[in-house]
Amino acid sequence: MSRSNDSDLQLFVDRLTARSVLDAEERQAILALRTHRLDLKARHDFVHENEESSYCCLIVAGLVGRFGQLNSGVRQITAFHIPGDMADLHSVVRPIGIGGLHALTDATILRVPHDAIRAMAARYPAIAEALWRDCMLDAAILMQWVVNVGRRDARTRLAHIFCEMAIRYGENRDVLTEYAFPVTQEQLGEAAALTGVHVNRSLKMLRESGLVTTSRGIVQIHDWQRLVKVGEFDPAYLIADTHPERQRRRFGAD
Amino acid sequence: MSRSNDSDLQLFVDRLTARSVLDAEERQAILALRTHRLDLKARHDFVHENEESSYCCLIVAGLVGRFGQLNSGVRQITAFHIPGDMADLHSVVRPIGIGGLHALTDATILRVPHDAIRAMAARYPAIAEALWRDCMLDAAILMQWVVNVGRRDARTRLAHIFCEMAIRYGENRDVLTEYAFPVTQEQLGEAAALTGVHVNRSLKMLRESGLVTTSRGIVQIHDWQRLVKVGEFDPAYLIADTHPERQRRRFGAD
DNA sequence: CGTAGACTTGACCTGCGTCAACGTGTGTGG
DNA sequence: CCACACACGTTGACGCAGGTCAAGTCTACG
Repeated sequence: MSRSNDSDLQLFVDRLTARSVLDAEERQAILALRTHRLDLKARHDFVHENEESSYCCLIVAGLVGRFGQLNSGVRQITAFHIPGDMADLHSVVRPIGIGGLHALTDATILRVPHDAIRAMAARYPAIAEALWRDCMLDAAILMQWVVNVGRRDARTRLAHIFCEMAIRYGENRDVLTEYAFPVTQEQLGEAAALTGVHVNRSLKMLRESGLVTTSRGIVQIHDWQRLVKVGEFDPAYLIADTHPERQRRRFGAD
Repeated sequence: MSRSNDSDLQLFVDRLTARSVLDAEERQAILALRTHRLDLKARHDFVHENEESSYCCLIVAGLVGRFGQLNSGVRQITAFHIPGDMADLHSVVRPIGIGGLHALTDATILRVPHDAIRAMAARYPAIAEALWRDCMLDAAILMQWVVNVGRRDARTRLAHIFCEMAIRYGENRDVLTEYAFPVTQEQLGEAAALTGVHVNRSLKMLRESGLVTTSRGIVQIHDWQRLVKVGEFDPAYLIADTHPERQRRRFGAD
């Protein structure tokens, strides 16, 4: 088990503290976790559905998809995970997987053992709370995904995904109107529940109406306001709390 | 604020202890929570999307749907909640709603204040863990919902929903081959992302192939094995843990 | 410069949506 | 106890968004 690069776990601390209040000791406890750094080739599954694991995967670099699968082998991507995401944090309390994880690009992950996280969560209730909250942000995204896939047409679905990623790549603070999103149209289809062909046609419509262009894995948003409108996008579900100063640390706060 | 009927909170204790190990003191702490009992008429929203709340809702009786909504007002039901479910437990750590809650039938709920739950979770790490785990079971169902709505055809989707509810109404132990599921075909459509008309046609197919009949809110499964096959149903995602005795209580267990 | 994977486009097909009519069961008031 | 209403279920005719198949074209890379 290799020593982790400090800056790798710092990614996770940054993610948590953006959503929860942690004091110096708690942050230190996270940075002290044992980890194992791993480089993955694109197009490899590294967590399998319904397989028990004993560690979580922090995405350090690259793009990862969580997916479910039909008997036929057809896949549905249920979440995109970007650097800073602990892609299967849920497995700490429920070790059999919620779907598999697939490296959409070359990726680097940090494996963090469940037992170390559990020990930490038992000792620091504020960390347990922060982890739980992080999982709930993930669940909120998942709920939007159901609505997106279930009820919106192809153009709207894709616009919604581009909006979501613009906020998430902007660390939930800024809107990134240009970002690297290295998925193929086929993979976008697996996320949006469309075929690659239809993704292509829908992207063309978005391009021709001057909203977004996608080329060589770069998304360029030309008209954020209209894209938000077309995608019926409301960023509320991505926000941890409407009153951060008051509520980010809740256990025992009142 | 009325005194709760003891047996109401016992529902929640039973739910948690089916998935997590809690000792007598912890169970007692849950039973001692302040609550407020409330009767709801069918077809009323009682939690609104993106509205902050200060309590969670335990379903005591009736059937409740969690839903997201498009600008057009079209709804997508993202979860069914049955008695014993804490429908918006997530709001403890993230008080702005993940979607609204709608009473599909007359229902009775128990409101439990967030601050009481938070105080309890801070004091008893094992309870925090149990609550977090419960939320993750919910998230697992949600992920399946994405796959269901995104990738399966109408007949398969409905079969999958009937399988899921058969297990959940059977308390995740037995398969109930006959159960009350008082939704209209229109509402089933809101869950399965289909129109009422197409639900009707698909139910007809399921009926004519001798798998399920639905009538006046009663689901009768005539051939569980074949229904599982048609619905591509794998109950793994409903199970808290493959090794309950070893893993249900994890914080500090090792 | 060749090859393999991704993107693009056209022609055609189909599952589900839409619209509209009609059947059926249940509760309510006269 | 009837009648009437109203919500739900059922069925048919038809349209369309998106799927399927197939034939290129573009681009990165060895």
